[in-house]
Amino acid sequence: MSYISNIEDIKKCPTEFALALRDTLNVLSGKWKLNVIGVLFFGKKRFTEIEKGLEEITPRMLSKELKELELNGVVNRIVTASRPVVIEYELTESGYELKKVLDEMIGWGILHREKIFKK
Amino acid sequence: MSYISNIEDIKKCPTEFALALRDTLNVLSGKWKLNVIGVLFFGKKRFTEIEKGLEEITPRMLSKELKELELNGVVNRIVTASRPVVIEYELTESGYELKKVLDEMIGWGILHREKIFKK
DNA sequence: AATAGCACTATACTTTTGTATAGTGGAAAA
DNA sequence: TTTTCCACTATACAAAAGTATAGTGCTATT
Repeated sequence: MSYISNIEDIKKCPTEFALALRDTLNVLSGKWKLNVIGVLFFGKKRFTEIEKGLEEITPRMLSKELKELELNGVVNRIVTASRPVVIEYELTESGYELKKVLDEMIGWGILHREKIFKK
Repeated sequence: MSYISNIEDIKKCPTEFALALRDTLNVLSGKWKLNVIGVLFFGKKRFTEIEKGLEEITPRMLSKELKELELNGVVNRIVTASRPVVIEYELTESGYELKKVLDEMIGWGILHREKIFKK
C-alpha cells in the first residue's frame, strides 16, 4: 500500500497526509530523539542507563526528550512501586513501529550517499 | 530488504546506519523543507511560483531552504540562458526517491493517530 | 553519621532557527 | 519613462532549541 502513488493522490487528500507527515517528523526531529529511541530499541531502560548510553546528553535534555516522547505516545514510563521506586522507560507499540520508517530513512540515506560519491 | 531486521543488526553496524539516518532527517527537518519538496513533487517551478504555493514563506527563508536542498542533492537549480534568464528548481532523482520515505512516514502518522484516538 | 546513587529540577546562558521589513539590479511592459 | 516582474540579498530582531552548572529529596550503603 502506498499513500502517494501518483500526483493525483497528493491533490486529493493533501491535508490529512500533510498532518500525518508532520506528526511523524515532529516525533523524530531534534538532536536527541532518534538516539533515545535507538537506545530503547534494545529494551526498557532506567533514566541513568539511557544517560550513560548517550554519554553527552545532559539530564535536563534527557528529561525533556522523554517527556515529549511520552506525550507523543512513543515511550511509556513505568513505575515499579518497590523500595526504592524503580522507574523505567520503554517504547510503546507505536514506538516499535517506527522501525519501518527508520529503515526506509536508512535506505534512502545510504543510496543517496552512494549517488553523491559517484559524481 | 530491511536494515534493522533485528537487534543484532543494530549492534553490528550502528555508525553507518546512524549517519544515513541523520542525513535523511537533516534533509527533512525544519519548518519549510517538507513543504518545498511537496510543491516540487508536482514538477519544476520558478522561485515566485514556489513562493506563491507556500503563501506564508518569506523570500529569505525560501532562498535559504532551496540552497540547503541543493547542497544536500535533493533539488537542482536550472538556469535557462534566455532573455531574461529563467531560473527553475526541480527535484533530483534522490529528491523523488524521498517519496518512499515520506510514504512510510505518512503511514506511521495515520496509524499512530488512530491508536491514540482509540484509547 | 557521612557518602553515594537515582531521578530528576532550576537557573542562566548560547546557539540555531525563523520572522519582519526593506532594498537591489536587471529586463520588460505600459 | 515610470512601473512592474523576477530572483533574490541585507539587516535587525524574536523565538525555539540546546548547553552548562548546580542543586533537590529520597533511599541505601559504608
